[in-house]
Amino acid sequence: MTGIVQREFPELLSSRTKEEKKSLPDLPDVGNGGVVMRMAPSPSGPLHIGHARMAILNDEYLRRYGGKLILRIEDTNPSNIEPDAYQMIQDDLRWLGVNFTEVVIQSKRFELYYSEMRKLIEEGKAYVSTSPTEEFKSRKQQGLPVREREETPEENLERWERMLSGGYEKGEVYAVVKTDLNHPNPAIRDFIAFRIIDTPHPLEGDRYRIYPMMNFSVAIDDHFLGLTHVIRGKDHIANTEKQKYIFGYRGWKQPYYLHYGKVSIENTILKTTFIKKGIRNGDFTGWDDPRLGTLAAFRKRGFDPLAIRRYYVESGIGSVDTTFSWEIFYSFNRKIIDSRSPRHFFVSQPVSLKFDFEGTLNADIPLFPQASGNAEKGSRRYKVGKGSIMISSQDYAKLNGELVRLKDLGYFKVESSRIEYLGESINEDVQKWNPNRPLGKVPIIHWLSGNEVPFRVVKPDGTVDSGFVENDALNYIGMVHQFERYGYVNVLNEREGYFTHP
RNA sequence: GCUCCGGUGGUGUAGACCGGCCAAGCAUAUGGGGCUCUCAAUCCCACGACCCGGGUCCAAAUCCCGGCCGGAGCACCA
Repeated sequence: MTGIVQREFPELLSSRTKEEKKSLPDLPDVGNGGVVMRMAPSPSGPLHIGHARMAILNDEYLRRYGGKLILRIEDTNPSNIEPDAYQMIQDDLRWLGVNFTEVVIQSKRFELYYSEMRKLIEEGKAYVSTSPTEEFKSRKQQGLPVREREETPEENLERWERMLSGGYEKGEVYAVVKTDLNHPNPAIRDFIAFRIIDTPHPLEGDRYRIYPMMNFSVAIDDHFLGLTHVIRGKDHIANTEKQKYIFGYRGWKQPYYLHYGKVSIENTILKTTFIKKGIRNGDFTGWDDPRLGTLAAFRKRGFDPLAIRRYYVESGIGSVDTTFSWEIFYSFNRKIIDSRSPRHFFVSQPVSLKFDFEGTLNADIPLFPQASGNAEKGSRRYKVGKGSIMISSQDYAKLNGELVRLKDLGYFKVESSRIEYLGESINEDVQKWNPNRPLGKVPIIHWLSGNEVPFRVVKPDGTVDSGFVENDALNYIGMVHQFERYGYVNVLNEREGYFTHP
C-alpha cells in the first residue's frame, strides 16, 4: 500500500515529510522578550566538538525566540587557565556561526560574589569553617554538621571578614553554603562556595585570593544575568540541585533547566591538558592538529560549520548518552561541500608507466561535474604525449594486463611497465584487448602525465599520503577539493593538504 | 557502596511527559537500479529495531514492579 502511494503519488509523501522536518522541541515559558541564555565554558583551551553541542543548542533557541545569549567565561580556577583561550573561544564560536550577544568574565565579578556570600552568612544560610576537610566530608556522609555550621551568623561573619582580609593560609579555611544535611544524595549536602588560591590569575594577578567555586558563582550569575533557560550537560544535574538552594534562600525565580546527555567522541583527542602537553613537546603541530577534536582542527580539515549544526540539531536535546557518529557527520558535510569542491586528480604512491606514443592526446577535464550546477566554471586542459603516465599503485595492482579507461583521455592497456593507447572510443583494438568484459564495466581511473607537482595529504590519524597532484589544483589553494576516487582534501598550500573525509 | 538518569534497526535519532492514528518515522550504512567518462553528488527500490521477565488495561515502545546493561554525581575542577 505505501509502496503504491510512493510510486503513484510521491508528492503526497514528500510534502508531508517537509512539514515535519526535524527541529528541536519548544522551550516552556518563553515570554515576549524571548529567552536569555548562556554558554559557560572554562578558558582552559579552545572549544572542541563536544562543546559545540552546547553552543549550537543555545544558538538554535536564540534564533527561534530572540533575546540574549551570553558567553560567560568561567575563569575561577587560575591553575587551569590558558590565557589564549579567552580569544580562541570567541573565534571558535564565530566560526560556528553562534551569535553571542555579550561576553561576561567571571573574574571581573568577584566583588558581587563576595557581597552575595555575605548576605547568605548574615541570614544563617552559609558558614565559614576551619575544620579539616576530611572531617567536613566524613560528617557530611553521616548527615552531621561541623562545629561552625552551628555557630551564629556573627561568628561566621567574623571569620568571613578575616578570610577576605588575608587572616588565613591556603587550605586552612573554606566557606560553605548550607543545603540539607539529610539530603538522600550525599552529593547534594552542604557545598563549598569559596576557598583560598594563591596561584596568580592570568587576568587579575594576585588581586584576589578568595575564589568562588563554580556552584556559587554560577548560581549568582545565572540570577543577576537574568537567565530564563539554562541548557547544560547532564553531568551538571547534581550541581543544578545545589544551585537551587541559593535561589531558594534569596527568593529568586529559577531559570528553566534542561540537561542533555553526554556525547562521547571515539578515536578523537579532546582532553585539553593532554593536548597542551603534546603541543609543548612537539607531538602535535598545534591546537589544529588533524588528530584533535578541536574546532580549530575541524576548520583546518575543511569541515563546514553548518554540518556541525545539522548534526547536533538532529541529535536533539535528549538526556540519553550518545556516541558521535563520524559516519553521519561526514555524510552531512559531504552534501554541503560536494557541489563547490573542484575536482582534481591526486595519485598517491604513484607507479610511472612508460608511454610510447607518436602524437598528442588532448584532455579536457571538467572542474565540476555537470550535476553540481557549476559545470560552466570550466575545465583543466592537458596535452599528453610520449613520455610517461602515472597511476596509483593501488590501481596498478588490479589493472596490470587489463583494459582501462583513463578518465577523460581514452582507452588504454596496461602491460607490466608500459601503457598503450588504444583509442578514444570503442574500436577494434579495444574490443580485441577486452574480449569478455562488458565494455560498460571497464574501470575508469585517474592519472597524471607531465602536469603534476609533488603533494602530500595529512590524514586524521596523523599519517601522510605522498604523491602528486595536478598543477591546476594549486590555483585553488584554501579550498576543499575532491581528489577524484580518493576523497575530499582541504588544500592548505602548494605542497600540502588536510584530508577532510572520504 | 550511596544518589540520580537512561536503554528503539549495524550506526545516529523521532515517538514515551498526556497508552490507541506506531505491524514504529527520519538519517546514515549496506545491497540493487537510474543519471554520470570519479568509488562523489543526486534520484528510486530493498534491507533491518522497541534490553529481559512479570503486571495494569479492551489496548503498552509509551504506565507500574523486578532483573540485566550503560552513564553521571558523591573535589578547596568546571
